[in-house]
Amino acid sequence: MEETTEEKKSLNFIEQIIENDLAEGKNEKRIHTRFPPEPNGYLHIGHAKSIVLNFGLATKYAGKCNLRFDDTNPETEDEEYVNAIRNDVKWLGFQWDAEFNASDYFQKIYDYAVQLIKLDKAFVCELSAEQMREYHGTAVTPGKDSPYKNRSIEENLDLFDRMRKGEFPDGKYLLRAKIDMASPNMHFRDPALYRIRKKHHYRTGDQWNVYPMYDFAHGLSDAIEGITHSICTLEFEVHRPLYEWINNTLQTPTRPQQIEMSRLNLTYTVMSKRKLMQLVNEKHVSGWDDPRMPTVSGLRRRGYTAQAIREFCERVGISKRENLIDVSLLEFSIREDLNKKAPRVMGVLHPLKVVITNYPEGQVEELEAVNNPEDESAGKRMVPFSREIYIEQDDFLEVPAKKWFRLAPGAEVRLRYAYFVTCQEIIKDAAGKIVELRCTYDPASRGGNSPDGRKVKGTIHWVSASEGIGAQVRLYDRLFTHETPDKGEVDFKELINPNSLEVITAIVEPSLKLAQAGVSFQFERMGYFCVDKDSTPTQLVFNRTVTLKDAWAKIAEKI
RNA sequence: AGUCCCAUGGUGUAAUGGUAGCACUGCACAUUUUGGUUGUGUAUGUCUAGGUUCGAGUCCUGGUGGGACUACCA
Repeated sequence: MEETTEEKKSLNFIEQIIENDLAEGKNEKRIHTRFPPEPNGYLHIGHAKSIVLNFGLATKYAGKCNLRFDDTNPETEDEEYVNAIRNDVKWLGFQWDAEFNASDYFQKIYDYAVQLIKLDKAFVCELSAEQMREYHGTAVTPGKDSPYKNRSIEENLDLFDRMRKGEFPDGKYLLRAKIDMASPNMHFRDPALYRIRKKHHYRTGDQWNVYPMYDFAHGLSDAIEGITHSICTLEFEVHRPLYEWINNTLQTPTRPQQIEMSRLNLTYTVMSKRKLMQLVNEKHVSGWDDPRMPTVSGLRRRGYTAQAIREFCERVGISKRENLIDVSLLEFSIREDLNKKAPRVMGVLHPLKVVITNYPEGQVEELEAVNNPEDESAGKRMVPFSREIYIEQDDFLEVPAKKWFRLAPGAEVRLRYAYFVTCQEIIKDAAGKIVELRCTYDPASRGGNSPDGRKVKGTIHWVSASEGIGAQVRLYDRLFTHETPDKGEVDFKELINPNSLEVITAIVEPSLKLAQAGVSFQFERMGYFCVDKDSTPTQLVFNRTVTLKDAWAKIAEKI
């Protein structure tokens, strides 16, 4: 810590709290965090931020980080989600020190509830949900005590025991803390601690008829595990006094500190589990792992790397301010990573046939291409060239625009790693659509340079017509047309981008034939693409992860 | 409306009373067999009014703006 030579790196506010605690010798200088998802949905990029923070803090301060499933609500939770969550955390590159479930502590939490009753700090309430609302008061008006608040401790004990045994139907009784119905903090107005719920729990089965509420279970779980810093999002700020009240009143062995930070918001998407669930259930997307989803599994299928997601999470920072992160930062993170790692390859998305009239018919030659200019160790490969090739439709303009240096009538361009070609003739169909180009090539420019020193401004990609292979390519765009689809007055589903997915058939170079699912490539000049799990030995399927930055598109916009 | 939280370029995030910095984005130039990458430059900022201080983005007070809370969800 006393590096005098190194520049002091700035700390986020949570690191500052931790370093202060360490300096004061709090918690025997132990740092123990946890990532506590409820297993009722898939993890999204917002969870990734929390994961990177919690596990990162543990690593940075030589502490520990637990994975804890917050499974106190048997109605919504399921094993399917547990497995997906474990898988996502591991994929992101983290290993938890211990795995727990809130349900591991059901007996302990129950015992704490009994203790609370004995301390005369909790009572069994008989008010209906509707009556509860009435007694609860509002933000401006105080609530009033439940008529059942003064039951004897013995009666409360008996009732709570019978609640547990299943003697009463759901909703009949509720265990509540005795705090203060006039508190300006609504969460202090005799909050619910335990409710009757005769539901099968995916872990504890039918063992329990009562389940603890979040507020009661969370702080106790943290205390039981010896968590020192319990990080959550801003909306739990008003719960903190209750969190502390519970652990202090029950004199738990450790007193974890709850710290709140702002959640991550991303432009052009939604981040709440409820809304993501809706997109899945109503089939607006193909599933939780649809490549348009902001879920960890969706991003992974889209071609995002764990490294890029971690970098992104570091870059967005930690604070208590409401924020809206521009997706371009996410896109920057994946481009940065894939630029270093992804092998280059040529693929034509929207093919236009080109016949090189002075190239010998039937001849095929292999030309050397660099796999990754950013990484010499990636080596080289051979790509076949022949008389008939495909180029990108967008790389030809019959009437060239200003600053256009791709192919045009009479213009000369370089075919990447191949030859200089000059467009001699345009062939159109009856409707006037350009269907083919006739070009001539300069045999002396093999490899892409002319011995006479002649320069061309444009270099375009191509695929040999006879050797190229067809592939399905899924082009993804943002899922919503609005920056903040869930902040406006219209329903967020009305803002779904109807063109968020375009499926095309592209022609790619033959080296891709055996490409494995999950592997990423850069299609030169087009973007990063990864092989989708839907690929079969006879049908390649690619997902476009992200386009390359497109300087020409910007120039074209201005013309 | 009450209580609590927050306020720094277009977007995020630093500066712990002492030169407002970094990243993304935008723009410009250079380099380039990817209009990619890389490099260089540039534009834009402390919500407001007072106060404390030699000195305030930072501390204090008021205002304004935004957010959270009012579930037998988490």
